[in-house]
Amino acid sequence: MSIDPGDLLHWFDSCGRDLPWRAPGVTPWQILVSEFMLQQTPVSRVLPIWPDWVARWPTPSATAAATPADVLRAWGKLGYPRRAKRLHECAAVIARDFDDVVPDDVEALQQLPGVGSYTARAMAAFAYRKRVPVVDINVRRVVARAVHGHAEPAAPSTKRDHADVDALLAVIPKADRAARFSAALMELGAVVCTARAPNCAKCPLRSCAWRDADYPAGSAPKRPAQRYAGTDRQVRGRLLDILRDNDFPVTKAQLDVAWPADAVQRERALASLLSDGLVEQDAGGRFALPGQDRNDSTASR
DNA sequence: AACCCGTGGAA
DNA sequence: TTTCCAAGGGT
Repeated sequence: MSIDPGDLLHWFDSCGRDLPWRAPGVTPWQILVSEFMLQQTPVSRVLPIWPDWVARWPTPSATAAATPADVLRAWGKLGYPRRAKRLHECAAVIARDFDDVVPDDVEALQQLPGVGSYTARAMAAFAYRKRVPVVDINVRRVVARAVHGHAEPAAPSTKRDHADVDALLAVIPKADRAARFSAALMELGAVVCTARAPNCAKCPLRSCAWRDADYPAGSAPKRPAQRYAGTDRQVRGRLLDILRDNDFPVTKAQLDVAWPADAVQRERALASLLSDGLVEQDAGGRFALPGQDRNDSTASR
């Protein structure tokens, strides 16, 4: 079972979302910023942040010139602040080693901080119109259903996943059209062939192995979902909340109120933030986001 | 391979 | 209320 490129591309032309990072004139760097923000994060939460971000820091060198503190504050509560740190590091590498131009080669892209297999391929396809498989959870789900007839994707296998999508791209004559097909495949998984309640009535595909098999349910006994409440991740979030809100270094006591009940966990979370380079400690023992001003002229001495 | 890393909306 | 899920990456 395969997917007719015409079915999908026609649908994408008429029904694809007008996301701002898809607009004409958006640079590869600005697209890369969107890809960092979209890692494990819904489009709806990136939409309010991305335009301001790329207006403020339109190039890798402009981004690299900012402090980590500035970047972490602009990132706000987008989640996984390590992504913001890596985006900043990525900007510095591109400015220093690539003449301020995002590379167009998958291998080079994947060497960049915070850029893995998905993001490297997304850049090659979406920014540089290359014929490369772009495999995210949406693509894996659409392929699992339309091609293999399964409700849910099997465990990720880079080799097999890429081979599946390569087969779909191979029948498309032009590379730039194949790249657009890659975007359309993701879009279908994001808005029609969704995880929870797929809207098959709106599906543009005329062939679907899952439909032909009468929509068999997934048989996947998943492991229990990761909790959030009470985890180190929540504690880290609380600590960073305080640091983002303070323009000058704070005392240990000011941080302690973030998680008063469990000092051991609190110390562990703070140590991990320091280790990740998301927090730094000055000579006086106070804590701050990295690179921010240390002198508070309003402080008593 | 399995686990860690944020956050918030929807069911 | 709890659970699931969202354009992943690093170790």
